[in-house]
Formats: sequence, structure tokens, C-alpha cells
Amino acid sequence: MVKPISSTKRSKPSLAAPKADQETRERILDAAHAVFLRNGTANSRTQEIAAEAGVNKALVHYYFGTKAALADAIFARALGSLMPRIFGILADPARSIEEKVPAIVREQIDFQSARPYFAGYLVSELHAEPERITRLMARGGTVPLDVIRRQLREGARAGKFRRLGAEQFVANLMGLLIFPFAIRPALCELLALDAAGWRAFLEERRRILPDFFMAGLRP
Amino acid sequence: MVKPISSTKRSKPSLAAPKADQETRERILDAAHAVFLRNGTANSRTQEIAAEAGVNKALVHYYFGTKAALADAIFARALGSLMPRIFGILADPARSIEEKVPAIVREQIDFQSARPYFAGYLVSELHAEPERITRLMARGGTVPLDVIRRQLREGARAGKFRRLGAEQFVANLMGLLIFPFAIRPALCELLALDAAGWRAFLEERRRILPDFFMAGLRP
DNA sequence: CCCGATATTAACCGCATGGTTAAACCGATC
DNA sequence: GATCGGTTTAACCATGCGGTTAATATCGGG
Repeated sequence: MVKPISSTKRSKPSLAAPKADQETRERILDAAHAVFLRNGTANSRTQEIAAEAGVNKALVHYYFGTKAALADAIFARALGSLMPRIFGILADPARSIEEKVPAIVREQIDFQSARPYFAGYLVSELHAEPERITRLMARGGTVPLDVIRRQLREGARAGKFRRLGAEQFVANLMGLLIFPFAIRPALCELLALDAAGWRAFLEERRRILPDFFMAGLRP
Repeated sequence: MVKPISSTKRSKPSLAAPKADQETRERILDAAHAVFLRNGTANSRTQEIAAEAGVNKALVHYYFGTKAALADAIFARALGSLMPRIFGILADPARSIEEKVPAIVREQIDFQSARPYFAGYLVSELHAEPERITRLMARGGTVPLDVIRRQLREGARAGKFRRLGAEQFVANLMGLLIFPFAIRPALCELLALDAAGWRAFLEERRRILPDFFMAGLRP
């Protein structure tokens, strides 16, 4: 009875693949994803995950060992689904900043709109266990800012942009894109937005954000 | 033995104020503030709060009844310490937007710098229990956006600003100001910032943010 | 100096929850 | 059809934690 708690899969998929196997693992992962994002790790019970996966609680431990390990996996998964969408575009040397920014804005507003808990979950986990991201980034490395840094510098030399560190560029972009989703309940209350109001807010945002951001870059 | 769990203080402060009384209550509140902001509500133990206050665990319940009630109090307190700093300035009809924005930026960067856990805590709690803010805002009302809305409209009519809803204005401002603090661990990892790097980042931010934001407003 | 009211504590309780275990199950292989 | 390895489950265990209780300390007033 060897527990497959490690991420390494079955060595020989041909033998000993009775039925579901990997599929069950996926079901649990998806369930954990849903539950953790909705409640945050600390407010989630492994039982709830098991139920959502239609599976016995012990099976969760069978596959992932501990709740913390599963939480790590989900966090990594979430982060891994977000970062490339932003930095994948930013790192592209073929496109100009004027092209990248609107593309990212559109993409992110769609992405976050479809995942109401996503932003809040990420920030929440970041706050609950700041060391985790250090651990995860260790393998994965930092993000390549060189392309965006070069484009900013060249734009500045041409008088097109103000002088601005790539760090500020990234911080501004992420703050403008993600924060409203992360504090949505507060924002809706504060601005007295119902569901329709929120949709309208996002609609206007999709329109104005690229201009706002690009205008901010100019001197 | 009447529990003072309600927020109403002693009716007659003269009689029955043996020693510390209100002072103890404050100590517990401060301890709870520190602990909750550091760990988040879900990851905090009442025992830890009691210890930090130098007090027996039962006393926490004696004063505040339940952990949730105490958590509510701390959340309200935190929110109440943030909002006026932003909306107090924004609502001032005497100052122009050009004056307000730099003032808020300076103030917020100082405020958040001195409170590393603050932003992360707020977003985290917002995510963990979105209904809470509804409850709290019920008494307290929404924020007065009319001043800023008027100033934006007049600025737009004068060709000074782009057409922009006050909601977007607020969302942008808060995102730019608060988000970097809320995700600090990630940002430091991502941008490979050590403590000194983070300070430099904030220094640059203090400089560029007012210009960036105001430039974004112009057409 | 005692009385009554509040403040504070030690000890306790019940329960939810993360994790374990041993048995049952299932499909393949011989 | 017996065996074997991986899979799934029911039952169980230990304990951390929120909350209660009853007893003690503290102090002001009569």
C-alpha cells in the first residue's frame, strides 16, 4: 500500500490502473480548487472537499497526504493560471507596450469576471502564509522584466513615456486590474452597486482602463 | 455578574470601576488588533490574543462574548481607520482634485508602510466573510461621492479631464495605493526585492504615483 | 470591617476537525 | 479462482479550540 502522495505519477500506467485512478485525483483537485477559492484555506474543511468530489475524506489524504499539501497544490495551480496571462504577454518582445496593455486589460477583466473568488483568494492566501510564495517561486524563478524594462527605457528616450521603473509599471497594472475584483464586496457596498451596477462598472472599466493607463505613462 | 459584552460602557463610571476596567478592555482590543491583522481571523486563536494582552482567555469572552464579535469589532475598527483618510480628503469641496490626489498618495503610502499587515488583512477578511461589510455599512451608509463626481464632471467640461465615472476614479486610486501593500510578499518575490529594494520601490512610488494618476485623468 | 458588585482566573466541557488504520473492494495476471 | 497491488471506505483517535462555570480577587461604599 504505497501512498501516491508525491506528485510523481504511476511509473507504469499500464499495470495497476484499475479504473478511475488519475481521474479521481483530478476530481479531488477540482473540488479542492472550488472549495479553497470560495472559503479560503483556513475556512475550508477537508470533509467539504471530499463531499464536493463525491469521495471519502480519507481518500483526500490518500492522494495528498495533508490538507496543507493540497492547499499548496491549489495555490500553485491558481498562481500558475494567472501569471502567464499577464507576464506571458508582457514578456513578448514582438509587441509594443501600446498593444500589450489593452490586450492584458481585456483578457484580465474577462478572466477575473469569470472567477469571482480568484483575486480575493490569492491575496488572502498571500496574507495568511507569506512564506508559501517564497517556497513556490524558488522553483519557478522570478519573472522576466527585461523586455518590458527595455521597452519602457526606449520609450522614455524617444520622449514617448515618462521615466518609470518596470516595477512601478507592473505594480500599477496589477493594482488597477486585480484590486477591484479582490475587494468586490466592499466596492459594491461602497459605491452602492447591485449586480447590474457591477456589470456596468466592469463595462466602463474595460473601455477606459487602457487609455487611463497609457495616458499615465506619458510625460 | 452582568457581562459587558455590549458595546455600551458602564452606565456609572464612578461606582464599580475597581481598577483597570476600561483599560483592560482596550488592552484586549489592541491585542486582538495585532493578532488578527497578523494572522487573519481564521488563523488566530483567542488564546493567542489573551496571551498578547497578558490576560486570561476567559476574560476575552467576558468582555466580547465570542470570537466572531471581537473579530467584527476589529474589522470595523480597521475599516474605520482607513476610510476617512481617503474619503475624508476626497469629500472636501474646498480642495481641487490636483491637490487631493498627491495628499492622499503621500498619506496612504505612509499609513500602509507603517502597517505591513493592514491591507492584506482587510482584503483577506473581505474574502473570508463578504457579508460582514454589508452588515457594517448598513449603519454608516455609503461614501459621499458627489463632491468628487462634480469635480470630475466640471473638469471634463473644461477639457481638463477625460470623462470618467467617480467609481472608476475611486477604484483606480485604491488599486494603485493599496494593492501593492496587499500582495507585498508576492511582489517582493516577483520583482526580487529585499527589504532595501522594497523601500526604494516605495520611494519611487511616492514620487511617480501622483503624476501617473493625474496624467491618467487627462484626455 | 464587612458587603455587594465587578473583574479575573483555573479548570472544565463538548465538539469539530485533521489525520490514521484496518478492512473491503476491484481489476488484472498467473 | 487464488493472489496481489492499488483504490476506496467506515470507523476510529487525538487534540486544539471556542466557550462555560464556579470560585477567587479586588475595590468602593456603608
